[in-house]
Amino acid sequence: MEKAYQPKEVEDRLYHKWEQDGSFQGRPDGQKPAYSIVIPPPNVTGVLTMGHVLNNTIQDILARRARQKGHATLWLPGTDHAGIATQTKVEQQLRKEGKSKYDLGREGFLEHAKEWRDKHGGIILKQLRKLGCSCDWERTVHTLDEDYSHAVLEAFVRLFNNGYVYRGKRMVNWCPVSRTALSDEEVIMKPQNGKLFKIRYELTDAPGEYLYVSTTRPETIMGDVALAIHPEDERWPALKGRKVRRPLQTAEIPIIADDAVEKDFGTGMLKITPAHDPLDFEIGQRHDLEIIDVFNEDGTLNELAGPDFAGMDRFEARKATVEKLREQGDLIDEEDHANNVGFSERADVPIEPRLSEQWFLRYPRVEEAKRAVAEGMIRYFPERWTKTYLHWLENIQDWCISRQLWWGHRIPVWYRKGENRRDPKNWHVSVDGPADPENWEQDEDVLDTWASSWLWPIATMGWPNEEAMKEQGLDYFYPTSALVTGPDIIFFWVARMIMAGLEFKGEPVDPTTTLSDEEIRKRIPFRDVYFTGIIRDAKGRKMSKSLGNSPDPLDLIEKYGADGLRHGIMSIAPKGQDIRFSEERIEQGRNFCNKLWNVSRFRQMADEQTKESSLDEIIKRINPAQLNQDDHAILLRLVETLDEVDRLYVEYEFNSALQSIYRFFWNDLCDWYVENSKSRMRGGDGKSTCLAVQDLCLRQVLLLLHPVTPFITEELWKVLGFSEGQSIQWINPGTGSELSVAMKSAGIVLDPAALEQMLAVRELVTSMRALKADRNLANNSKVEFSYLADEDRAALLEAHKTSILSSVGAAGLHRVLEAPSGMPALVTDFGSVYLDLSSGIDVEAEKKRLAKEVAHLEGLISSVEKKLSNASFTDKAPPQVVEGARKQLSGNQEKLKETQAALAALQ
RNA sequence: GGACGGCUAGCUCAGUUGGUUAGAGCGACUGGUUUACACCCAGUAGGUCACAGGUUCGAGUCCUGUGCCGUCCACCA
Repeated sequence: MEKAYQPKEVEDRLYHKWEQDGSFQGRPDGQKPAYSIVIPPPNVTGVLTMGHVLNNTIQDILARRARQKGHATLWLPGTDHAGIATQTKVEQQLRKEGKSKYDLGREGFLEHAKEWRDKHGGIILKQLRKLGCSCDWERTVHTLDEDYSHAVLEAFVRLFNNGYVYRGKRMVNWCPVSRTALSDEEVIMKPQNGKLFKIRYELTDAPGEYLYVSTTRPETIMGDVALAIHPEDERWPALKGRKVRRPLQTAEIPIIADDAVEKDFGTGMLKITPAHDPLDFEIGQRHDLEIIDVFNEDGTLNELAGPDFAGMDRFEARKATVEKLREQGDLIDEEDHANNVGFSERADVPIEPRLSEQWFLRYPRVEEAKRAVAEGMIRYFPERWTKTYLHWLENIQDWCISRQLWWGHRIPVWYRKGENRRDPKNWHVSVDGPADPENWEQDEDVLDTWASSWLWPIATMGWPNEEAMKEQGLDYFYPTSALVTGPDIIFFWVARMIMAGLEFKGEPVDPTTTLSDEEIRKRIPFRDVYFTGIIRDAKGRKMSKSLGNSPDPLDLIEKYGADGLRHGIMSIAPKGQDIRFSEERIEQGRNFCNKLWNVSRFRQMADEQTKESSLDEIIKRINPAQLNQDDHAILLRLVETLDEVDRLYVEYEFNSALQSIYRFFWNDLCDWYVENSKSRMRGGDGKSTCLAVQDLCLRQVLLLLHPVTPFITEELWKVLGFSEGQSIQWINPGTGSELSVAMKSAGIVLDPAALEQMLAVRELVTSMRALKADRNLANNSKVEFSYLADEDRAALLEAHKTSILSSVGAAGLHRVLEAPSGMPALVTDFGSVYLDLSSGIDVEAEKKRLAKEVAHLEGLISSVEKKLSNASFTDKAPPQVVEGARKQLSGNQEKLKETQAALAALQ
């Protein structure tokens, strides 16, 4: 074995072997319970980020743990076509070549985009393999695959037939760069520092009299069709019905009253531009106002804006209109103004509210989706996200699902050529299209990407094809066991998947039918949802490409190994809390692997051969008669740890589980048990039992760790001879109680007192080491100690003497019956220990130290005494608490006595 | 404007239903290669648990309020 663990070779070799053995294959197996996870499909052309590392490590842990526990496990991978993101990239690249998508035409562009995807796509799936992800790669799905696309269209058609889908001219969020509509969820509100312009509008029946309006968007004035006031605003009693002159593209427009106007904002008067503001649009509807759209789809102004501004970009036009108004004397004032502006998530430019003809979806199964989560049929971890989820569902708005893009699932609606598209009589809606295609033309738009990925849990398993569903085990694996994702897509994806599952899984149901709880349980796409935190950099900023603060996970794997990275990231990922990334933690992950490697190496070096041995055989090698207190203690801790980790995994408390394993493995096993075993291994009867105990502990640690660090545990599993030809992937770590039963039947009954005794001995050893260290004595300098203790404790101490001497680095430990004079001392639960120094010590320093200790103990004692003399405490507190206080008091009183004695001995 | 989360050692965080003397890792400092590991071992220092009230025999933990940081939601031009 190498001196240090070398992950690279091991990882490549084992991953290859696992794949070859078909270890990751997820197939229905009637003999086993099912466990399934569908991956949140990353963008097909994306690369691995730290967020993916966290997310997928968790999924891998769940999948691997399920395999160990004997489930037929499916972790289904795949990618998303990422409509806008991908199309934007492809267009950018075309632009570099001096071309546009229109040069290629729709067919040509799609061809080109596919080539581009195939060339740059799928990198992330390779990277996931490097991370060790145990996905069933044979089942990889892409949202533009033929079968998947079919499912997407089928869903659309069904929703249409049930009246959930409608077409309408409505206000949408328009991205002038991508030139498409967006859903509300794709709009990011950002605070902006803009200007508020005060503009005057002249009353046409009273020349020279003006009304004043504040606006942030003077470039839309040409689209004004009215001025509005609040009906109860007493400042303007007689304005309604009169008219004003629009200062740009001059025209007469009416003054109306509408209670949507805020009296207290600005001048209390609002200009109404129905084409360019959602609120204005609503008011316009109420008052039957004209709609004048002065913008083109790319955000430039059109001819309706007038010759002065037509063709200008909207931001340029803002400046130009202000200038013009200033010239005309209509600009009264401008002041700084902070407001929120919606930005396009992808293109990062302000969106335009725009009136356009789009397809909308009224969400199906909203009430059932609420119930599913509110009543715990789907459980959220951490639970608090249920509130966010329910709040969104309670205020849910219809979903604009059409996108003016080419890259995606084309909407399966055809219009009769030459006829009015608005009239549903001229529509054909089906998956396969009309029988006489020559008379029809298909809708040009595609569906929102999320309107395909919301089907992910069912469409990746064959839906809606009966045969495929059977073959792929939809009914076997569905509902999936857990979903692991970020809370940032709770609306985009999680909520929508729940509604899609409720609507589509199982027999179709009428829109007016409400699903029963039983039916909901069958239809929900997952039982548990684990929301990860967001990975931030050391300064707490979100990791992003533009900031360049995100390390490349592949570099980290290169440096620390995949296991090191996985261990590191999991150890800092508390449930649902954001995560401060620090490379040091990854380093610790690597160090942990190295420690595991080295203690195994140490075990290998013991002359006793490790042969292939099962759990039963290891237990058989333990001779109950040879077990000492250390053996009892470590085995008790092992049993405890097995149970604790089992519970923590169930509760998705990964970092706590790791911490628990760490404590057992590093502090108890390596630092204490293995160190102590060194003296036993020099000879004596206990050696083979001691090695067997080591084997048992190591074996269980490997099993517990395997989901987190799959590579090194598989490697050591074989090296240490636990495998018997079988991969660690299929071995159940079992619980502590199960292990206890197995040991009991081999005659091993653990002494529950051993743990406490071990801790007491450790405390004594620590004190002895501290006595040495305080005087700068080297660890290995052989010094003499004396101790003062009662009969019981002395007996225990004598029993552990050999290991104490070797742990401390001492030559002797002698019992004395009274405090020896002139020696530095420490008082422990075990009694007092004195360091025998032939040379003189710094008596004053010792006195000071002991006096400080006396004062500390006196403080403790008086506070407990006070508590105990308080009748309401002794009456009301539970007996074990009172008993604990008494015990503490007597313990401390004894310690105080001994410390005082040690102090006196120095005088 | 509303909702949620965070505030515990220099740093990053544990602390389960209130209950002995609030913990870990890193960093700092001191010392160390005895049959694994310097990616290691031993030891030391370091905390008014954000603040103010309240409930209780007892509060880091429960309640009320305040402050700061963060996230999400919301049509104030």
